[in-house]
Amino acid sequence: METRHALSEPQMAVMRVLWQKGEASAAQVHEALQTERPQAYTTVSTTLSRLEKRGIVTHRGEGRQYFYRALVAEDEVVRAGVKDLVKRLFGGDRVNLVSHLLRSEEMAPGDLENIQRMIDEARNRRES
Amino acid sequence: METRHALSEPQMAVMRVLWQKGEASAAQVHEALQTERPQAYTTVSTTLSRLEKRGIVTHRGEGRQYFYRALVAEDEVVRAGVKDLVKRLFGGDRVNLVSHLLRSEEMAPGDLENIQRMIDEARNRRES
DNA sequence: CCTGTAGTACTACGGGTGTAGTTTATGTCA
DNA sequence: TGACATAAACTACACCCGTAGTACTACAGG
Repeated sequence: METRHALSEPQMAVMRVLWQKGEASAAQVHEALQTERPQAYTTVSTTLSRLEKRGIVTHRGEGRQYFYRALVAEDEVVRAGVKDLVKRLFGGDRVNLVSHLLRSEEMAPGDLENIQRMIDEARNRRES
Repeated sequence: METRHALSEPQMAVMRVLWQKGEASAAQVHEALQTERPQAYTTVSTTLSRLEKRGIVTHRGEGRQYFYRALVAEDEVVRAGVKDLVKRLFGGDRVNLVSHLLRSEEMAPGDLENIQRMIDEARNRRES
């Protein structure tokens, strides 16, 4: 019943702009992406149309311009993405993912301490 | 220069069989998937061919049968998948992902304790 | 030897994606 | 008012995916 929220990286790039700006024309999105992701204007425009067709964004026409706005919260997309990954790669168990992350070599020194702090906070939250 | 290791769920299902069995014919993979994922035999076969084209699996012909074998380790695929997700959704910072996981409501009671244990182990590993 | 069977290869179709050129409508400035 | 700039819509194309039917090939059993 829920919308499919799995977005590709190019789509995410567009969404990030919308989330950050709140509302933006295709031209503004295009502009904002030029450094990180040089694309033709029409490409951005197409991406926005497709996202709209999927119900992820909507637009409001002001004069001749369209102003796009995200219909789903960033957090929602993130949740959906993580859920999908956990399902695909970790048998649906989030703890397995955490385990993988902790085991990976790519944890910078200090990360463990940060994580420790987060755990303490999570526990506190739970107790209250 | 590295192969694109992002696999969809149907593809992962096939790979899981190969990783588990080490080597398997298309028929065996098909057989193994019937309960969890009813598909036509030819579908499995097509999936295997495509995975082979991408260099993820290879086969060895024995008599008339093909025996497929994974060319990439499960761990490699998992790593690639997580890396991709972290890049797409968490600005490339793994700690952000952990933070998200700890913050999410979907942590069952007891999970925090398990994670705590893993952190302790990770710290011990680091010290040795 | 012939035929059924099993297994792979080939073909296909609908849908999504990345990417972008071309067309059309419209507002603006000289 | 007429040319130009701008923005959206339309069209296009190559590629991947899920899914599966059909065709071909070879082996085994009668």
